[in-house]
Amino acid sequence: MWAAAPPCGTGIRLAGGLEAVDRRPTMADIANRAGVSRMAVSYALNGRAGVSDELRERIVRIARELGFSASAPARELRGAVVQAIGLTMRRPSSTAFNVEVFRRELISGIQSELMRHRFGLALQSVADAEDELAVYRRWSSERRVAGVLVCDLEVGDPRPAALEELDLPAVIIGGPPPGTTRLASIWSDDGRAIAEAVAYLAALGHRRTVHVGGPPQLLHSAVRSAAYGTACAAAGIEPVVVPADYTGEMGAQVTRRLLSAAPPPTAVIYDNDVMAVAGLGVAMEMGIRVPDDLSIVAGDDSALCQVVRPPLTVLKRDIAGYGAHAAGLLLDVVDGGAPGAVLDHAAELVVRSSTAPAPRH
Amino acid sequence: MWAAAPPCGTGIRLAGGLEAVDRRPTMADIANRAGVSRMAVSYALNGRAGVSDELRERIVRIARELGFSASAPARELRGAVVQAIGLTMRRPSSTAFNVEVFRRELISGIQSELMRHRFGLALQSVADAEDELAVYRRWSSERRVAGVLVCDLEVGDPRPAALEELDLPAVIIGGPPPGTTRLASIWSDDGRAIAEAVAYLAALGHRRTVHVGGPPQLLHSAVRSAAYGTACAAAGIEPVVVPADYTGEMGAQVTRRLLSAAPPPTAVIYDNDVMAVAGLGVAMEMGIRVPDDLSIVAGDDSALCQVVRPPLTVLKRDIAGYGAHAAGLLLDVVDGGAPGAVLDHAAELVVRSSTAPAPRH
DNA sequence: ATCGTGGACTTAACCAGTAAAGTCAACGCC
DNA sequence: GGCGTTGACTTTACTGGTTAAGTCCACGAT
Repeated sequence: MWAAAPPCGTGIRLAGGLEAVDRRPTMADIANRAGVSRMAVSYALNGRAGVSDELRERIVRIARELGFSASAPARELRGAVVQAIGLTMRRPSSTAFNVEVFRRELISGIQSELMRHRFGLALQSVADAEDELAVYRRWSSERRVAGVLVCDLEVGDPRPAALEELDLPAVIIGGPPPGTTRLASIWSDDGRAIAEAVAYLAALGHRRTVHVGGPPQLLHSAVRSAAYGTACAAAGIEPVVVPADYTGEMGAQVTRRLLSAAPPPTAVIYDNDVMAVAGLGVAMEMGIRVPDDLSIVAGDDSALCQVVRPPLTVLKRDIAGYGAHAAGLLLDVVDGGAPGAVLDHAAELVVRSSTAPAPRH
Repeated sequence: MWAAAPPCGTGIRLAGGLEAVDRRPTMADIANRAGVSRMAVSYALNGRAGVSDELRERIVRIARELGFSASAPARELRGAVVQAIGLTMRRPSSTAFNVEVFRRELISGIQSELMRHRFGLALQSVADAEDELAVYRRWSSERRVAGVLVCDLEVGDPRPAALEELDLPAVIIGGPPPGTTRLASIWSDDGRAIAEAVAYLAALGHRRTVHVGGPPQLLHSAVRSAAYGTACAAAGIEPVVVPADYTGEMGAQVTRRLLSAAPPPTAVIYDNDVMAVAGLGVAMEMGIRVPDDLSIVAGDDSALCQVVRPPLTVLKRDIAGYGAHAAGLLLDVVDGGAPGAVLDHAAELVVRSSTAPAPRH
């Protein structure tokens, strides 16, 4: 019946005890060895009914001996969900969005959640929105990922609509877009954190504050700038918002301009860490003491903020946790859930040494 | 002959003109529409002989209309190389290796090269070496990636041998391991860059220099520390090597200790940017002027080094280019090439404002 | 004694491609 | 007029795993 079927792994046996086979072992190889059909192997390895305990045990043993694990392409071809999710990254060259710390932390958190579910992460860098949509289309039609995470939504962003049309599971990181969408999303109440920072500065006596934001077309940046305005109104102080682009160069340039004004601000809230550190450098260069003459708050925490002198007061949040939460949500969506818009923890103010009472002149 | 075969895409037509189909279009769908066999479609779309120009054109048009692209799982099942390569990342928690800038830049470069070849990048975070080997084994037996890039080789690293045994194409970033290996690798002559820095400091009159390195078990770190020793010998000055771990905390701690010694060093070469910035912070905190009392050289360049005051003198290299080069090499290996050990550009000294002639006492 | 019934398997079919071999007409050639 | 040779396709078979539909035997109940 199993006439002279050559067993898999006639290759050389290596010192390690593993086999160097010409091709990776398949279920058919295991079936040959065990003298049963391929289906018996499938049932046995997937823990399903239809094989005796004795046979199951034997098959599992052989599979282990052969170092077998099922071919992902074969499984996926048969319709199983691809055990990977996708994430695109805009090229840092264009507008160097939050890549510095936020993205890296986020990816780290995403990874940790995916690892728990044995999912992989497919990263793809893209040049622009059009390119990104093309990647989503390709991922969808080639069945390369089970779903995608989307970051840095902009005003009028075409991505949510495109993803709905592609019927590709997705989670939008940073909250639902203003229009109607069925896509799941996750967001944190950045407004509350900003309000906390403004209230703290106001309590320290600061009346001339500035918010150095990100590109205004970025939704999350716009939300924070707006929250800054609201918080200032509540504190009875005049809001000043200066858009920037999250780079150190622009952070330095903007700060130089601000500190040359008469009167200069007594406190600046930067929307990320890199701009804040650059701003600190400019203040030192201009002989302006931090925190005596100028208070600085950074919108993200990182090693960077603790390493500079003085260490920066920051709006800290668990970015990795945020990423893990987002990835978990996407896995729910892939499994057929429809979680809607989920709120993650808000950032909180961590006071270090770059903030102090406003100077008295 | 094609009796009443229902054409694919009987679904709803959306406004955009794209079709919302219950399942993604396949070659069989195209074949049905064109009234030909599946193979004719395969030949036509792959640009192979066996179909008339007229039919080919028609098939290509239908494929475009349907938004077809070939299923990756099916292609891969048939033996095509998986259009993705793998890269593992050790968890930042353990020993926070070069993750800060180096890794991010490297990934960016890898991406740009992969994008050109329509390859994806599978990222997987791992806890330790054992975990990492398990991931390689899984990637190999499940056929998830065509090859892998390996970073941060350590003394006695088990990875090269394991990868050879798995017969998984790989490129080792950071040079060939000391033992014999057939694996391809890429490296840059870090020794020359370090020598340049030491020669420069010696020319400025520094006699008491220190090299704050990475963990000594890391091969690339050990290579640079050794090169520092050699260069000092050549310049006739005493080498002092202090191992650290690339984190800001340790950079600060080590620097505090060094600057408290009598006599303190007049120049410190840090093996990465984060430690250098931390060291600068400590110097300021201790009232030691940079560069007047202390010269600082950072072993990597980043926005960070230009943003602090004074901007740091660095050993700059094109990390993204290095990553792109490595990825290109891996694609060669996947295609059957055997490139051996390839040398990339060496780093070069970029002098900014953190280095000056040694103080005269 | 016969009819379920369920356990332990096997066989056939399928997913979406591709390699290889087969078919069939038109054409050129001696 | 038969024969080899293309060109343009079609058929068949195969990749590796899974679903669905048998097959066969033993055991229990009617």
